Amino acid sequence: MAEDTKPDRLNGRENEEISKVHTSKGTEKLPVLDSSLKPSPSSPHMLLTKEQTLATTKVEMGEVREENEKLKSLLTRVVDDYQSLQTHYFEIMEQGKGKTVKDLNSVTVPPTNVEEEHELVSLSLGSTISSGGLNKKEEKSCINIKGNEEADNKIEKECLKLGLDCKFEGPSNSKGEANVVSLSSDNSFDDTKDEEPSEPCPPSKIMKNIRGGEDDLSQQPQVKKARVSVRARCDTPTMNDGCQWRKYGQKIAKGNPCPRAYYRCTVAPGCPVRKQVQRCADDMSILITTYEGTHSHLLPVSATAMASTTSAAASMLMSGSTSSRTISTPATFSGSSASLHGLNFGQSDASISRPFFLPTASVSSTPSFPTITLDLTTQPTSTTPPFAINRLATNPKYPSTSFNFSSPESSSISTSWSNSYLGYGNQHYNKSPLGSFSHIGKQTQDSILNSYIQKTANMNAPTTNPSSTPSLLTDSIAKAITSDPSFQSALAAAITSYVGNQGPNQAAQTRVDAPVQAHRLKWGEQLGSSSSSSYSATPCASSFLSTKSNAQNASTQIGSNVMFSLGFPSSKSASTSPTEKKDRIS
DNA sequence: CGATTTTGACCTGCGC
DNA sequence: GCGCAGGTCAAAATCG
Repeated sequence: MAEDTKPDRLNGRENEEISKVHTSKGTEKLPVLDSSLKPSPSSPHMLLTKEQTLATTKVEMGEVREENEKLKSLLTRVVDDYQSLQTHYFEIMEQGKGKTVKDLNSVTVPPTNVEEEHELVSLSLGSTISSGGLNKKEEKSCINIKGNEEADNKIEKECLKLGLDCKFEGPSNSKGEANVVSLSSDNSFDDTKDEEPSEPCPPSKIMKNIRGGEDDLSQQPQVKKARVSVRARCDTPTMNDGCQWRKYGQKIAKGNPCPRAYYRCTVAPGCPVRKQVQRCADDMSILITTYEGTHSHLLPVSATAMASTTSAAASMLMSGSTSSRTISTPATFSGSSASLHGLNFGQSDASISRPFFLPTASVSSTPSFPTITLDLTTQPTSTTPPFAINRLATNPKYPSTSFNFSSPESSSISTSWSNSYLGYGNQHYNKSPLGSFSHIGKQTQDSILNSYIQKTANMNAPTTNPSSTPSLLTDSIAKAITSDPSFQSALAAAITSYVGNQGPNQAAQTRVDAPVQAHRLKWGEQLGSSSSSSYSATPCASSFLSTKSNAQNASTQIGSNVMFSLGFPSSKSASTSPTEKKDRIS
């Protein structure tokens, strides 16, 4: 019901966006032209009026053309700026290793460019850019991330990643105007089945649309279809991610004796977010939760952490393209005190903001949707060496990306997603596909990212020994991340988004107010502690990543407890008082 | 009594 | 076109 209305809403938004691209003149006058050209046989003066209107029409058309030309040139400029900026960005990333954060910040984001980007480029989870039309081969080239500068450059040129969702029509594109830049604020309403039934490959479709001049929010489907799958050990039927869900179906999926449950977000009536929960056939203790869609409402504070995490992952998936790669990054999630060793799944109460750790890794994929998998299980990494970037044999159309954060040693993950889950859900998400990303201060994001890069620059190569020190783990993660720009941006976005989301109101509710969090964003903090005592201010992910410059010892990665603390406040916080939290944080 | 879960039927997409 | 599998619907059952 509510879902039925989505397409309409999307179309409406689409029209809005298109009208933005065109000048108001053009869009406003076109309808007039249409009406004037309508034959009206009944009128004896038809010929005369028709001539008149045609004359005026010509004039108007000329104006429209002019406008379009202007827009084209403007777009071209913007695209150039963007590309140069991105090139610069990657250069800095490469060179930045060893430089100071300050330097990075100063160089990275020229304010003016940022402004321009802000205006003309939309941020969204679904990001694919075709500058002139990429074919599938080209797409593949985007996917193949070689982890070197060359690859990065290639990526920036061809894919324009970094989570910026832009649809560009290359300047050379002959078809007019509309196809220029899609300022889609797409969101994640799921629905786009109707809109693009035949196009399995989002990027292709986008390109197709661009070329054809049909700016039809092809992004929608991407965002919509993007999924984030979380694998984690959990004894309870579902993991508590801070949202309210209602089960609407259950099905036995082929190849798995365990039924798959379908849940719908009930926090808000029309929320399109859904999740699938299924136990792993191989290991019944592993719960696979797949999230799809973006919340169309404010999320409970307790649900923002997971949201940020998953949105970041999704962002990476989409922006990074469809690259199917495996990033094995050992880490663990530290749980709170008494909470089980594992995730707080199933607890109805999002209690505390626990830092979460990233455990080992495994690869998973989904058949028909671009899926990113966050593997929080304890599977052995033997099959997927840390940082191995592989092209997985996944669905050709929607390669899935797996982030393996599992630690072989950790028998269970101590994470509490309870504080949040698909955090797409803050209101701004409604308007922006990127959800958290959209509202993130770019500078903040960049600075965090830069800091991270900076910090990680010193890290040594990861090692294979699983039992090790936090720093090693961090190194591994850092390396993995540094090798993937899109992930960097996604992660940074997730971190910053959280900070950004902490409006005055929310901040008050959270254990750590935004400003404090921001200040606490210290690199290299809180690593190495797997215990419940390790809490950090929100943006700790960055610290987690950056940590440890002690990487000097890098010899192992797995098993160390690295804090990836999002530090989200819980709405109910049954077990931890705000002060406690603050104390912990501090 | 309202909310949630269960469960069989139905719809849709995809491969053969 | 047919069958399969995934996903959704909605009435009935259950729960709090």
